[in-house]
Amino acid sequence: MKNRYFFLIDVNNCYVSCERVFNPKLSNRPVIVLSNNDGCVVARSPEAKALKIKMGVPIFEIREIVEKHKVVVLSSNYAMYAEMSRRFHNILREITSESECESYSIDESFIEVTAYVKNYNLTQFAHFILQRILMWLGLPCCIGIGRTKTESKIANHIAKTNKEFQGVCNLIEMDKSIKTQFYSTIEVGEVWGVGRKNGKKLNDLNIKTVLDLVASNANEIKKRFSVVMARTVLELQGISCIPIEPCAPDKQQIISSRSFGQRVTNINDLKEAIGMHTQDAVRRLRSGRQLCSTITVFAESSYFDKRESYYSRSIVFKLPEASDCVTDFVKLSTNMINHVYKFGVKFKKCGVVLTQLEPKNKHTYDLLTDMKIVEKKENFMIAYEGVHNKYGKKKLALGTCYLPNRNWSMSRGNVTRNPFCWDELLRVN
DNA sequence: TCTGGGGTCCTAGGACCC
DNA sequence: TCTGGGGTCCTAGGACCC
Repeated sequence: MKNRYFFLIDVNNCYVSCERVFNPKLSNRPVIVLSNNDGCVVARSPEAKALKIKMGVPIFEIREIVEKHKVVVLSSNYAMYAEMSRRFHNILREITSESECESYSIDESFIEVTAYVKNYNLTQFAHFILQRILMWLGLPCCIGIGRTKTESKIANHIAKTNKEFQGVCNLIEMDKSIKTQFYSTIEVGEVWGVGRKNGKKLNDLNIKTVLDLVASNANEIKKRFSVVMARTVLELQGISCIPIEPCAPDKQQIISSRSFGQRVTNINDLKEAIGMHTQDAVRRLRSGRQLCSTITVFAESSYFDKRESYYSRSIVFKLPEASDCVTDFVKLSTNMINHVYKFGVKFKKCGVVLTQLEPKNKHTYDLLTDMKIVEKKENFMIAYEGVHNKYGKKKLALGTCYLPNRNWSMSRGNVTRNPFCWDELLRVN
């Protein structure tokens, strides 16, 4: 089997590094960036990490540290980070090629460098990339080099946590005894794809370090965990199972949700928020040239508030045929929220989820506009007329609705249990 | 008092059909 | 009405990632 080689390149402390590009005074100082509504810490400079500020902690828990050490606290600026990210990925694609490059996240990219091995020294090549990103964009990065994506992730972790590597760790050329040394000190939970829960479960099986995991049997792991974990083991053993995906695959769901700065109790405020989320979600749907046929609307109270009981409801609506019409979705979702709302609940968060997405076909019509209920029996069967299929032909379609308490369902035209106020939900015209 | 947002994949189990 | 297996579709929930 042909050997394959991968880079994982990522921006160090991405959001803080982006902020530092535009405000050099932030250099060499402890800096943190907060999530929406300035709730949690989502990025930390090395100086802030040294103060033991953990990822994801709520800001109010670290007030003392912030004041004592004069930590610079910034609200997040996602528009700016997204633009920096775009440039970061563009530079990488210019240096290599479209087909070898996978933009994995806002600050990470996998590159398959198998074709470069003949003519390049991979470590030198990696240093060249780091220098270019730093010079052209001002962002400091690290690169891990391995035979698989998972191995390059581990290599990147080593590069980040050991300064002597100067940003590049090449596990392929590393002396075996040194590699063993590193692997024996890295906890299994650090491995890409393992996570906290499974890390603990592995510990119970006496698999505590990366070294233990590499030595484990993939088949055994598959039995006890899943195919995902088995793949991770194989990848660590140098067998590449996860390919580079140069083109981002079509989305399977689109979520737009946000916490409220203050609790919301009024239905109209909730409607306004849901309307905004729906517009945002459908805009993203259209930009991906997709259609959606199922929309979920949800709202909940604060999970952390011990004084009130936690309230969370959602409602799903299946459209007779996929659509990307903003106004129809907004009408639908602001109607649906009526059934999620409960008087007296202090809502903390709400949002919409679009699922059952499909690529947009130019022959598909906007459907909801001429939808009409043609049948509404006591047994709750319902149909719509005026619905066109993608070839432009008229057909009769069935609508489906589920209520969150699950005492209502309809499938293939058979409706069971509990009546429900259709007029309220379906008043889309 | 104050606790992010947006994704993916896998599995188990129920409903339903033949 | 009972018996039963195989298959599909759907959903909820849990794990993971950034």
